[in-house]
Amino acid sequence: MDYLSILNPSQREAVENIEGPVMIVAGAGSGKTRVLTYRIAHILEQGNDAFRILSLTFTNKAAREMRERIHAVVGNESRNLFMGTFHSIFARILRVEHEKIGFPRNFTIYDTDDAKSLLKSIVNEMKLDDKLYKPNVLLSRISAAKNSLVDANEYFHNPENNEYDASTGRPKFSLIYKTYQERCFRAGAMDFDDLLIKTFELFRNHLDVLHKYQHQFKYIMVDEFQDTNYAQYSIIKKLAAVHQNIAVVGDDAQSIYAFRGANIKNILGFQKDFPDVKTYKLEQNYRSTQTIVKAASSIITHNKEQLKKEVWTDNESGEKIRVLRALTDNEEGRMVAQSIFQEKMNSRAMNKDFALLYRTNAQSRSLEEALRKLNIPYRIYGGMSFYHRKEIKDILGYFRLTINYNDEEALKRVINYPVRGIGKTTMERLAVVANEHQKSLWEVIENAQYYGIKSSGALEDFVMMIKSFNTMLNKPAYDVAMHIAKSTGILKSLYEDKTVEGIARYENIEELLNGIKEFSEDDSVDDDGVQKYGLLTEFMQDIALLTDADKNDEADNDKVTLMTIHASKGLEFTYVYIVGLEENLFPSQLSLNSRQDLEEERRLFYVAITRAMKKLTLSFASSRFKFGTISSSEPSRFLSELDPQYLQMDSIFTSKQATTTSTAGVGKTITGVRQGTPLLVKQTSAPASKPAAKPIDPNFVGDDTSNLQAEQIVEHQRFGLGKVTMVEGHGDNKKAHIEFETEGKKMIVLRFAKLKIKS
DNA sequence: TCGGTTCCCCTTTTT
DNA sequence: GGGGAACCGA
Repeated sequence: MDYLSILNPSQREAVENIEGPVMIVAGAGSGKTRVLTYRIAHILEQGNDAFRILSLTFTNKAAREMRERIHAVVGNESRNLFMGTFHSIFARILRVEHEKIGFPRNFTIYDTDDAKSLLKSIVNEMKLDDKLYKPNVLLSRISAAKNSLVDANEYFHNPENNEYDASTGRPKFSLIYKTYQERCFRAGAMDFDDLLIKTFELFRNHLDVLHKYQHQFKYIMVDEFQDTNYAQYSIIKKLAAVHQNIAVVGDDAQSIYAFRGANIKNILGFQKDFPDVKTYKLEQNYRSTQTIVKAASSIITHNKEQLKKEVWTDNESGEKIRVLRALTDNEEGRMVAQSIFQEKMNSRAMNKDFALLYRTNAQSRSLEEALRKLNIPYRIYGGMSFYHRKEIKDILGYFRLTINYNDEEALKRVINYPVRGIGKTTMERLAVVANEHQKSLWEVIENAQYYGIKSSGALEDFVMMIKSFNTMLNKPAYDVAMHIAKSTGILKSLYEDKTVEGIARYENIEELLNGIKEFSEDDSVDDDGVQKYGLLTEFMQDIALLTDADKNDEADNDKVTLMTIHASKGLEFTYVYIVGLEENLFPSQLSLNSRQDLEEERRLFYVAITRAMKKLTLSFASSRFKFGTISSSEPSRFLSELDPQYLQMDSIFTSKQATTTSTAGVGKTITGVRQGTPLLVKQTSAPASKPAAKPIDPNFVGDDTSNLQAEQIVEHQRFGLGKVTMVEGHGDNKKAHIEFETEGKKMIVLRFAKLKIKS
């Protein structure tokens, strides 16, 4: 097959050597995904079945992308691959083998909020000081223990751990850890880390199960190996022990998850555990200009801990890296937005060629505002995830409880929402009884009389209601979801809330229900290759491990990307802006205490730089809003660590000068864009000096939309002007697909939406 | 028990 | 500048 001919010699070797342990050290932009793709294709080519290949990635996005690329090469056989994130693949195995570990098949996956809320309950019930025992602190220590495969019992009986906790003023920590695990077990729930540690225990304690998977997975591949933690590594080591056909791909220079337990030592460990490992280095960068590649190298040499590697490129030298200086974060946003606008004019670039990368999610606000003012469409990844919004979590809480009665966090969330007179005191009483008898809250409520709780009609009604939902679970997901949304009164109460937030919440619920509808109707095969029947149970399992970044993309994808640098790993963009290059922000204040942490920040900067293909722009502001007040900031040390020969400093101009400079061969540079830039500013947008109040008109009246047709122009009070692309459905279910100028494509249910017809 | 108000803490980064 | 918890009055 001719794919071998398009690979360079080291890529080709990495693809062809499929037997035995292999380590591929892949520099940024060196064609790593391509190698993995063709390697899998090559294994299939040799007559191996797809279901014997296990390929692990870190994000769902990476898994999906890889599956698509393999599909393009080998066709439908790609569906049978075991390909997904560590968490999703292990969750799947745990559901299959649930009996072995005593969990229900439909166990709940607790997200971080659930875990913290549970910890909070435990601290309260133990009457401990919640200033000392903060959920965040507790959870990260539990997580650290789990990622090192130290379970609650082992932790509890280890005097060193207890001594340490006593010395930090938290002598009860090990008891909390133990209680937390017991409560999760009673609730039939696992947190993210449990998915790893339980899988490890499953394999350790049930050799028959281990053997089954060891033999099934003849070939194993691990992407982003530098980000694996000890638990993950230990599991794949077990799985690979029989066939030894394991290939790990990674780049120590891009290790940015040490805070989550990732350990560069795994790379060294791998060489020790698999002594006859063959190592291949991919050092030629195909992505970026020479300037970008060399600038990135100049940064990473400031790190002491690194493996030897020489990344180089044949590409053109390209433009210098531009550095923008702004007075405030808002001005930084304006400069960046203006620069994108300019670049689009000059280079005929598309919106989707641009990415704005930042250290923390909180930085997106000023950028968003600036982009909106220039009518540049954008898409934010991460941040406040759709599935973390209150109204969504509320209704998902009902779904969860319906599927798993013992899901304590779900129960606590919904038992008094909407209000049904089951208040705090009742719940506290129930919790005491539940703890006394080691039962879940649900079991206590269900058998209230037995536990000597004077029966209250409200509790009985609640139990009856949830049970009735449960009997529906074999019906299509959408039917169940809609029934729950209606009969709990959630839909109605949100519908009646006509505040701006209320409308938004209602629309979010609508969006969720639409998503479920799509899911119900699509009974095909899922991302990780599982046959689906469109049940609510399956839907919930699907979304438990999803993040905002994985949400279905709208049809219109020509948008500027805004995301954290962490989220950008593995991606590439023609034009990249790295904003907020200030001390205490990037590098983060919390990283300044140790060299290890600082080096991780530097690798993060390295990752950010190497996302850029053609042109890189850096920016910083001298003052920035933090916690609601202005604080001043210094330029990041990372700026001075870059070799200056690759930089073009526009920063000598202060914003007041509002100057346009032009250097030979370099596109126009705009600094100090003044507010109210006339270009394409919509008349509806507020003047820059005023905080952008949401332009909602309480007197907004909708027109009769019963005859709405495609191609008509309409106005929505929140989304603004848009063009109808399609109308579907009948009566109450009639929906319009509308392409909004600023908000992109939306599906609007006409019964609810107020639309003015403009043409 | 509930709804409204004040007050406090917050910020890394993700599955 | 915002979300969530604690507090308070009905």
